[in-house]
This record gives sequence, C-alpha cells and structure tokens, in this order.
Amino acid sequence: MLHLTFRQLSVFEAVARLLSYSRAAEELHLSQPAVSMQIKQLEENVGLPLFEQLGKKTFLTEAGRELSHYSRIIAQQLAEAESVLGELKGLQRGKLKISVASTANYFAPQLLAIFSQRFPTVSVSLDVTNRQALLAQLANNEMDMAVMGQPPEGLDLVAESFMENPLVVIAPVKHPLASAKKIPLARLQSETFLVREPGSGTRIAMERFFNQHGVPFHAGMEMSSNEAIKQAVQAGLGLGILSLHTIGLELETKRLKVLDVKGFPIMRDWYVVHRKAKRLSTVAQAFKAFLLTEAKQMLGH
Amino acid sequence: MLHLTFRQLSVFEAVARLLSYSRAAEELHLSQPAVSMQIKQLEENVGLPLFEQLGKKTFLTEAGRELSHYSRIIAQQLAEAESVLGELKGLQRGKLKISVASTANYFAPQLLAIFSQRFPTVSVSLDVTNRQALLAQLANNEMDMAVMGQPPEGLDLVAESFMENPLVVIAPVKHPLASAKKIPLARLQSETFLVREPGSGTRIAMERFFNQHGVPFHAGMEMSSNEAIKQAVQAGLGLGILSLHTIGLELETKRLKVLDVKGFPIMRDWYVVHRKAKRLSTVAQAFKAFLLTEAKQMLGH
DNA sequence: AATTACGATAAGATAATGCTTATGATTATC
DNA sequence: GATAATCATAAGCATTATCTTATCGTAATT
Repeated sequence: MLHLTFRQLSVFEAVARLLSYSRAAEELHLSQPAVSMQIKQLEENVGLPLFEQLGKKTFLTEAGRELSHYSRIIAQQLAEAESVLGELKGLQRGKLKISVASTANYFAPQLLAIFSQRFPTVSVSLDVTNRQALLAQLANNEMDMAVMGQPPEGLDLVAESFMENPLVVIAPVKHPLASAKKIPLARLQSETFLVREPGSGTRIAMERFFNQHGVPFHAGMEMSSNEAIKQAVQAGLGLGILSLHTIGLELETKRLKVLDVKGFPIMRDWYVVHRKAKRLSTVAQAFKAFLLTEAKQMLGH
Repeated sequence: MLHLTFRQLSVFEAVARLLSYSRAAEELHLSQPAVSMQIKQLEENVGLPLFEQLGKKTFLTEAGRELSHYSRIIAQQLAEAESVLGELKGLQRGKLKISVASTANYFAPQLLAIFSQRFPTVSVSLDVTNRQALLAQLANNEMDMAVMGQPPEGLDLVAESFMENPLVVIAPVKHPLASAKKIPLARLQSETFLVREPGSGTRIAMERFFNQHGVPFHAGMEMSSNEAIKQAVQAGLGLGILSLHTIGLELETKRLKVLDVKGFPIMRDWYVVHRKAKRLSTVAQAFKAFLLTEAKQMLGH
C-alpha cells in the first residue's frame, strides 16, 4: 500500500509546478533541504524517481508526470470537500428531513415552504405519516426532526412546543347547535362523536378532556384519518373533534361549523421533537429556531 | 486549509462502511480508542461531527456522508496512482522517446519496431533529426536516449556502442572500378567524392581515415543528406562514402555498387547515447539493454 | 436489576515527522 | 577560473502522531 502524506503531495505539487526545489521552498516558506527531504521520502514511498536533475535544471520524470496527474485530482477533491463542508457549516447547504404526524400536514407544508424560501440552497424533504410510523422513524434516526401534536413519554425525546393547537368541536353547518352560543359541555352527551383510532393524539386529548370534566361521551364510528372524519361530519354521521388547523378550508367554504362549546377549544400545542442524543445539523438547528420564534406569526398570514 | 491525514481518512472510511467503531478497530487491527481518537481528530479538522451515536447505533451525519463521498474518490485515485506507478516500475507501461541521427534512420525504425512488438504496452516515439538538433535535444533533456554514429566529445555523455557501423565506398554500378578487387587506396586519389557537410559524423570519419593513410582525397559537391549523396553517385557525379546500413535497398536493386577498396570498410560503431546524469526510466533501461545485447542479431534477419 | 456492548476519556510510552542550520558537490555563468 | 546557484546530505531538536491499557458512562438486552 502506498503510504503518502498530504504534506508530501503538496510539496511535490509545488516542485512539479515550479520545477525547482528552491523556488518551492520559498513558496512554502521552508528551507530547501526540507523540500528535498519530502520529495525524497515521497520517491521512496513510490519506489520511483519523480524528478531528475540535469545540470541546474529540474525535470519531471515519467513517473513524476503520472503522479502529478493524480496529485492534482486529489488536491482538487480535497478543496471541493473543504468547500462543501464549509457550506454545511453555514446554511448554504444541507438537507433537512422532517416528518410530521398526519394532523400537522395541514400547516407544516406552509412552514417548510417559508423556511425553504429563506434558505433556498437547503434541500428540504417532508414525510407525512401516522403517529406510530413516526415514532419508529424517530427510533431509527431516519430524519432530523418530527412535528407532532402529542410527544410520547418514555422515549428519550426533546419536545418543544412552538405553537398552540386548538382542538375544536365541529359539526355540519345545519346542525341544530350550529348557531348556539356557550353550549354547556353536558349538552354533548347526547351527541355521537366520530373519533380517530385509539392512540391517536387527538383521541387521547379528547378522552382526557371529557374525563377531567366528568362528562361521558358517545363514540361513534372510528376513522383512521382526519379527512375521513371531516367527510363523515359533513355527511351528518356525528360530531368531531379536530385541530382547528386542519379545517381552515372547510370553514371558509362553509361546509363545517365550529361549535361554541364551553371549555373549548381544548388548548394543546404543536411540538417539534427529536431524540435527546441527536446531534442536530446546522440546518436542523436553524429550522428548530425558526419554528420556535416565528412559526406562530408565519401562519397568521 | 483542511489538514487531514490519509490515516484519518482510511479509519473514517472503515467506520463509515461498518457503522461501528469497534468493528472498524478490529478490521484495522487497532484498539477501539485508537479509532475514536482518529475520528475525533478528523472531526476537529473538519469542524463538524461526522458520526452520531444514538443509543448503541452509529450513524453518519450529513457532513459524514459528504466527506465519505470525497474520501472514496480520493482513495480510488490513490489506488489508481499506485497501480499506474507500479506498472511504470515494470515494463507494462511507460513512454520511450528516442532521437536518431539521420544516418541511423535506415535501421533504427526496425529496431524500435521489434522492441515495441516485445513490449506492446510501451509507447515509443522516434524523432529523426540531424546531428546538431540532436545535440540540442540532448542538452535540453527532451528525450530519453539518442542513437548516433559519432558521439560528440566534451558534453557529459554516456555513449555505448552496440553495433558495428561499416563505412563503405559506393559507386555507380557501371563505374570502371565496380568489379575491381582489392583496389589500393591511392587509386582513389583521382576520384571525386561527394561529401556530407563538415561536422557530420560520416564526413569526420572519412577525413580522419584518409588523413591517417596519408592519402589526399578530392572533395566534390557537398550534400546535406545521405539520400542526396546516393542520388548523386547514381547520377555519376562521383563516389561516396556511406554507412553500409544506409544503402541496403540500392545494393539489392543494383543501383549502387560497393567498391572493394583496401582498408575498407572503415569500421566504426553505432552508439546509444544519453547524458551522464540522466536517470533512465525502466523502459529506457530496457531499451538500452535490448540494443546492447540483441540489436546486432536482430538486424541480421 | 444485572449483564453486555459500545464508545469516550485519560495517561503515558514510543515512534515518526518535520524542520532548521551547516556544509558539500556539481554545474552554469560571468 | 572565480562566482553564484542548485540540490544533496548530515546532525540535532522539537513537535506531533499513533498506539496501548485502564477505566467510565450510557444504552440495549436478558
């Protein structure tokens, strides 16, 4: 195996370029013998003479010319690596891989779009998935960070809330309670609720809420997506409890109505989550900071 | 400036491939801390973490992935360099640049052809030039070796004869002396000689010869090439003295006749010449050895 | 809760690297 | 022939690299 050093190569490069040990020594701020020694060692490693002295002039040998070719490529690759890593240190470059719980899908893309606009050279990827898959991704270190409503306990996670997450009761626009004000919670006992699967963040929050207020609730059909719940509520199959952020469009187009129930909205939070031991990349740190300081306002617009 | 060492890179490569410090340590026959330290130093040089530990597993960071890319290229280039230089050490590869004096042009191509056939991967180039240009090339180290009749004195050259170079007297086939045997040298006093320019190898040799034997000779027209002399002799403008090797074709086709003059042929030699300080490449050494041992027989066929 | 595996850290020995100054040998140049 | 330039060589020194063993903290596994 060829045991070269980068030092040898860079000295060699200088000599090969200047065709003079002395000039190379000057350029490198070295004594001339230092250059001689480096070249000598390099020649010993290679097993071939790289230069030849004829009289006062220095020439590259055939082997020298060959090595010069490779040395140039290597130096170039090294320079490129340096530049790339330098950019990675800053924010000119980098990849950001975010996963969001399906609930967050209704606003996360906007946030990422704004972030991506601000750092156009950073390549951002977004994965929308359900809570369980998301936890598996966290465990396998498959992404930088996750955005979700309810961070799980137990795992060694860092979860920081960056925005409120109001859960509201939704009903079809023609529902008898649609225009009622300050509906008492107890009034909802007689209603059927379309719910997400057990273990879902919204489901957990909602059960806890009714529990705390000592009000039983009647769970109707179980749906596996927020979208399905919205459809079902519109179809009059019952009421729903969802994050306000997921129903912007339906409210605007008057397909759904938020009921003014006392104690609602249930104020929860959106969290940015990653494993405690995770070394956040510069870009990931920037994104986290972006969420914590600006996400709220951003979504206002 | 990025001050990496090849050691760091190769340790890094192993860890990046195995995603384990301990496995890498085993593979490299090192202790695990040795690997940790190399990686740590590399990370300090780069200024970014290259790996991250999550639980028991080791992952590459973004920076690590980037560096891995460059490290792979560099390792590959290094391997290629090693292979090329290795071939250069042997005879699988290399360039051979030979210059010959114009006189040698009549047999040098055959020699080179045979050599080239034996080492097909060696690229050979042949430059035919006159004596003066050839000396300039020697001084400027523009080729590996020269083949010539009369090595010049004074310059620090190594000249080794590898083949006899018989100089003969040529005449047109219908010359009165064409069939004469053992012509006394004195008989040639009355003949006109077509000669090469002063300084030419053949001219020098011929003048010295007549001088030594105390016979004056009558120099006729001065020609700048052997080819011209041959033409002129055929045209009956006089006699000529040339290397036997340059007139093979004309003898075969009976356009010229070698006169059987006493004391002829003047036995001189062909020399392979290079500067004393010249470091001969492996290929050049092989060619020189080839000339010294086999050139004579080769031309017999 | 105990065990096992993994990597980090510390201390210390040894080898090598890299450099300098001084000097010598050779060669082009005036 | 003297001079200046160029590279090689030698001796000596400081620094850096590299590795080892021993030990610790943490996380996965049983």
